[in-house]
Amino acid sequence: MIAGTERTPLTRNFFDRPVLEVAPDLLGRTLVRRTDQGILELRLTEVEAYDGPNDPGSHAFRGRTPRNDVMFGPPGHAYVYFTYGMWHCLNLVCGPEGRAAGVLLRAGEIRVGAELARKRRLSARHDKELAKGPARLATALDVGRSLNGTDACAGPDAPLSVLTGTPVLPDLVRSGPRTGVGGDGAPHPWRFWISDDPTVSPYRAHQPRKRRT
DNA sequence: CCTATGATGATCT
DNA sequence: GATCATCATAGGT
Repeated sequence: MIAGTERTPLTRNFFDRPVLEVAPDLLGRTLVRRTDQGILELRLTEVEAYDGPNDPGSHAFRGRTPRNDVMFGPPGHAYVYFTYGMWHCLNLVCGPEGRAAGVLLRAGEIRVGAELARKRRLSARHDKELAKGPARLATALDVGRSLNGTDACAGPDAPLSVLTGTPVLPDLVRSGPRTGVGGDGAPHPWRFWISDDPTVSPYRAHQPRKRRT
């Protein structure tokens, strides 16, 4: 790596690769979130890959809709969706454009701005839980639908970016089935995390919901 | 530590 | 009407 580039945002060509290459390459890197309140930085420890219309687990599996439109656009943009009536989740679109692949950012360690994150995550009993799970990560970083479509490669002042930093050593990357994904998408070992990291979320298998009256 | 369950609403069929 | 890339809480071990 060229000296002095560690805090340079990743550029679009980083994301314009197959999602299964990009996802593990994000582990250990720093996600930067700039808000009116201040700056937060998070070291990514857990991600999941979703491979567009080829992937039964992907929101894009049944084609382009208003919700998943951003996934079909250029790589390096944020895809933020609202789920379970309460939560947001943050993804980064991967290439090539039109494939609708993306990486769900599932967990990380807050390294800068923990005081801001604690205010948004009042139920967290330890700092390790501030961003332990995709909706917790989005809440801690104040990521909502207003950031859907944001370009995360827009430069050092963008509301979202990922620094080049140094990815975690490949020996420390683990992979396994994706959390909460069932059906034909379940077997893919497309969840990636850093071995033994205390901020990684617990695995939960897909549970078919019971009928409600 | 663990498992079970309710909350809450956008999205798609 | 069913599903959902989830979380907080309650209560058992």
